[in-house]
Formats: sequence, C-alpha cells, structure tokens
Amino acid sequence: MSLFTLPPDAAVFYQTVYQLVARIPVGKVATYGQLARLLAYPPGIDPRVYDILSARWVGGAMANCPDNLPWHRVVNSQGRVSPRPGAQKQQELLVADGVKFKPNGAIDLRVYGWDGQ
DNA sequence: GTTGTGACATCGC
DNA sequence: CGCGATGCCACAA
Repeated sequence: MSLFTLPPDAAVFYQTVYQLVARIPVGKVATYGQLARLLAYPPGIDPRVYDILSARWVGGAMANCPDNLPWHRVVNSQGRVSPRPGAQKQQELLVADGVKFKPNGAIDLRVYGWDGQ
C-alpha cells in the first residue's frame, strides 16, 4: 500500500469504493477520479484537499483490492491502465470483458465509460 | 528525525 | 497525442 493520503476514515472510504467497483458492469470501465466524484465528501474534510487527493485515495483502495472485485475495470482518466506490475493482465481481462483498446493502447471512454447508473 | 515514494488529474507546450 | 510539471499527504525504511 502506502499510496498518498488516507482519508480519516479509510476503512469506510475503502468499503464505499469497493461497492462502486463491484457495480461496474461487464464491458464498461470507470476512472479513479470518476469514482471519487461519485463518493460523498467525507465530513470534516477540506473540499480543496479532497478534490486533489480523492482520486489517489481511490487508487489506494484498489491497491488493497480484495481481488474478488472487477478491479481491472478501473483505469485512469486517459482511459489507460495505470502502469504497474499486472497492467498486462488487466488489459487481457478487459479484452475478455469485450472492451477494445485503440491502437495507442487507450480505451475510448465515450464508448466504454461507465455512466455510473 | 529524514528521505523516498506512490492503481491520479489537469494544465501547458 | 504525448511528455513534463504541479498539487498534496501518510507511511515504510
């Protein structure tokens, strides 16, 4: 772990993130920032700080991902899998979900982006 | 007590 | 479209 900041109530925050990730339908992908926005502002947190770090907090949650979630459906704002050991595997899983990568290795979020329903 | 280092996003060139 | 810089913070060595 050891990402950037952990929210005051990291345990709760993580749980919420996992719930959202679990809701991402097959063939769709969500971005870290998107998930962060879907979450409510934790009470007592400087909104300014939240806006800047929330996405990383989501990343932190994914780093400790319970591996029973569709973690591979979470990508960065550019529609690409974040560089890390296992990125290769992540792409394979996405392709298996029916997500297609563009020549440059990015996913077209206009098509595969999760609307958060 | 210090230092290095991260599953990000956004803006500028 | 892509590389680089910036914002900001806790935790492991």
